[in-house]
Amino acid sequence: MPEISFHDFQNCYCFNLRWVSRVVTQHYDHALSGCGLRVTQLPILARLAAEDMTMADLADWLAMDRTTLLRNLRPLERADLVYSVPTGEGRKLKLVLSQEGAALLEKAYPVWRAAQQSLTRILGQQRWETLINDLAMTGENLTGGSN
Amino acid sequence: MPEISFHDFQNCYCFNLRWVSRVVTQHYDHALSGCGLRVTQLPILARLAAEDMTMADLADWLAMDRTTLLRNLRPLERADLVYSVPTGEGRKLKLVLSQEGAALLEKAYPVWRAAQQSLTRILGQQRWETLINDLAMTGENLTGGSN
DNA sequence: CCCTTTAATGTGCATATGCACAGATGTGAT
DNA sequence: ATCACATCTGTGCATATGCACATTAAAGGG
Repeated sequence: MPEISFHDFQNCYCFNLRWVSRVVTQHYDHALSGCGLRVTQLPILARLAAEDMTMADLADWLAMDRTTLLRNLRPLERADLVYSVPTGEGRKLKLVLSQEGAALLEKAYPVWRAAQQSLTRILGQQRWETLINDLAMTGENLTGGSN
Repeated sequence: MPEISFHDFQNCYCFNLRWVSRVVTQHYDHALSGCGLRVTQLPILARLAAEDMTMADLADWLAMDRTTLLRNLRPLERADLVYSVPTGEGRKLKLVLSQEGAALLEKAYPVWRAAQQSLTRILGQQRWETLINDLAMTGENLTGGSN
């Protein structure tokens, strides 16, 4: 008899991932609060620090809906951390990290690093690497291996 | 020279967790779309199926801000899946799963289980258990071990 | 040259998330 | 009795997330 139990749902991978995401996000956000940045904004700035990208490519890399990224960029544009310029081909825009964005990224780096290290202390480097690897494999499998 | 590199940030535990959370959430949500439920709503219903709870206790269990839970309950109350009753002590309310809520939970169960199993196929039971354990240890450490 | 198609940007709606703060209600000290 | 305090509920604001849909501009076909 497949009696439906609360405990079955408690093993939900998605629930557990979201649960720890909330906790970890707050950990980083509290650390970063002095920088005026959120941990959700860091990967965008950091990725653009490496190279200019179109919104579609950046959204793909983030495994995020294109329209979600569009709105997430608004606070960054308002703060003059990121701006967009036409590429010349079609309506395609290129996202560029501004000087202020690069400066803020540098300022946030040691703060982020401290938050990261306090997590490393909990599980250890090795277990984190395994964990991130397994998560990446799961994500790549679900997105068709395009990431 | 602590040259700040994009690759450093790519190892951010928070980013990786949020990244895979997005992907996995979409996986479950697409599966559940026929039920009119989101995977974020499942743990609330499932927890209330086990016992009536106050909002504060439920928020604590979810490691979620109390006011976030308050708003997340609104769609569930509107759909008559959950209702709240006074407990008699102070203004404290008790959240109760309705008949409809319990029925919907049963309907969602096999769908959820299929989504869960397709993830299990990717990493295997063993690696998922290790992963969830490590995530739980991280979360408990950050929340002061109260969960 | 116009019309369809296609690809890119952008909007409206609904939910998810947390912080600062306001409102209401009981408890306890004096 | 009253006032301070603690506790619980609720609101306002800002960002995060995705779907359905609208808009705009370039490319081709006739």
